[in-house]
Amino acid sequence: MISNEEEVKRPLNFIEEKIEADLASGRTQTVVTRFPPEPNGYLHIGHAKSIVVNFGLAQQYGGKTNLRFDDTNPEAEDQEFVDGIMKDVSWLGYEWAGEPLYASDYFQQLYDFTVYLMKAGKAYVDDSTQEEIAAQRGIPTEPGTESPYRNRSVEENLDLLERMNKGEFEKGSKVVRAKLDMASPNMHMRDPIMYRILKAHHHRTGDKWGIYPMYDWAHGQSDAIEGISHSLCTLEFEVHRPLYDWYLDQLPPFNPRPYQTEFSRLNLNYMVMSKRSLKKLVLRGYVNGWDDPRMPTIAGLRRRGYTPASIRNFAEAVGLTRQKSITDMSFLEFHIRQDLNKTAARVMAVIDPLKVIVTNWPEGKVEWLEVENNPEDPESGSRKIPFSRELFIEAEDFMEDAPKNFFRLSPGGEVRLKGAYAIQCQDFVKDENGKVVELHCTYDPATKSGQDTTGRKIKGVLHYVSASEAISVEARLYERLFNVEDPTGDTEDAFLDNLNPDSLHIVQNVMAEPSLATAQVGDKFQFMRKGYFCVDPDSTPGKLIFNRTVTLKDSWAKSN
RNA sequence: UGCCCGGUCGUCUAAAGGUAGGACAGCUGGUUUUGGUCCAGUCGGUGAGGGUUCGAAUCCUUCCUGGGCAACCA
Repeated sequence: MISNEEEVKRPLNFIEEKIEADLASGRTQTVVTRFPPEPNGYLHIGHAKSIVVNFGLAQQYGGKTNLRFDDTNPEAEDQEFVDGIMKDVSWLGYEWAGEPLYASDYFQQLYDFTVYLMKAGKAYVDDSTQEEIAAQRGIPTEPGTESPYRNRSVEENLDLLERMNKGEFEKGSKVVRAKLDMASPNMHMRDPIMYRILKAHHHRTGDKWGIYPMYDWAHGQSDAIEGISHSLCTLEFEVHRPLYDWYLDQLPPFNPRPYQTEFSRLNLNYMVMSKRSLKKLVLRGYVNGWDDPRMPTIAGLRRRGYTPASIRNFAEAVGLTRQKSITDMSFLEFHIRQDLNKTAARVMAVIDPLKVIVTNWPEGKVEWLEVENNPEDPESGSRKIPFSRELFIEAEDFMEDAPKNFFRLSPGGEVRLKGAYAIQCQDFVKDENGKVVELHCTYDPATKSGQDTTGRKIKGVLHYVSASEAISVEARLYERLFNVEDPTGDTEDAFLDNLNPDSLHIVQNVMAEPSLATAQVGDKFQFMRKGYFCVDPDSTPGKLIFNRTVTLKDSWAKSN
């Protein structure tokens, strides 16, 4: 069903193979997947992979995908996150089937199933304390022991269940457990907890429920109720699979019967990805919120200037396997450059301005030169930029004592100003600290861009702005948030020691060409020779703020 | 040291007993009015041993090694 003829043939990944086998065998008629976030935080690039996998696979096989909030823990969850998650999924370009769904929609069915299991003698109410239950569970290398409450009568269990739900008992005083096998080598099978008493207010069901289901009890049954054909999750749920199957085995059959398949989660080097860690960065103020452009959250990437297509392409290119992996940040950067190279308009902005006086250019004269907007996109047209006697170039583009392979400006040297004329440096002025503060150059009228009659080959091409027309903007330059490949350490907070103290540089008085004055929040540009930038929402009518999404590849900088 | 899963270029990922290939990163060079893009080339890998086979990344076996599991979190 990969119907696009132009699509290059790609070998199937292991989940596609399963799906095709299931379709062929009749195990399932249509592919129904789900994306099941817990609304207790913001989505990150790792979730983006899961979104692309779930929505992408369903799309590919003509099926559908549910968005289901796994809202079984009211103590951690909040409507704010529900809204944020829906925004992010939509922004990535996916449409879920029908309305958003919630595990809490199934609380009644789950409760009825529990009654069913209790009547079958497969679930019981346990009065043990949290500590006692932990002790009963034993350790992985040794079997556990059975709870003294394990063999309560069906009647007593049903009565207690009802009263737990009514709120008659204190939080933590009782739980509902499945009656499985305390000697199982799989810890998750040692009479897992199905329900706990929680007095918290639920963001959707309010105070209706006194007990809340645990993940294992809620998840598989929610899948089954929704008719999910393929329940895809990450590797850490692998040991839960026997329990997922066991619950389904105890209940009347579902058709289709969902089954769980695990794949490896996405990790990036120089980044942390756990929700806990990200939350800590936000709460303790190491970054400026969930949408800080240094964050790997969808919201952060969006604000940074990443496009939905670049994230989708990245997620697809990373692939789908069961091997633990840490993907190179440069792979993500490759995909945003690839997208923006084709779509972002080129403009000129000087981040660290150095004044240039064109001594043989008439005082007060301004010439408007036509330059193309994007050489990669013939449809993008052109615009006019001003040239005058006083210009700014990038300070790093001038060197007093330049090595032979420095193609830029140096005393006596000549460069082309992009889209304008060639200039030659005649003289330069230093301040009292020895810093070069002004260049005196002459231009050659015969070298006008597009009409150069000199036949001279000029290697260096610089970006520039005309001083009188330039607008002053702010640029926020981002470096990696962490300065080691794997920031996670041995302790919970160890990653904080690996924070890069220079991950954000705010630069004022960046001199930008006047066409930028009308830029809107979210607009994306290539600042020629400097990188891709987008307009930050912090911008005000009087002051534009640009986030650097990613630098251009720079083989000169690299070799120095 | 119980159970489960995994080990292919630096990274990610193909090869379903038959030439170990691609992408990213790196390095060379060419084109270029962005030291960008584009193009060409190049470097570089099956964790180890044994076995089966005409032939093994793939099957068997021993070992080595990485990860997950002992929340009333998901």
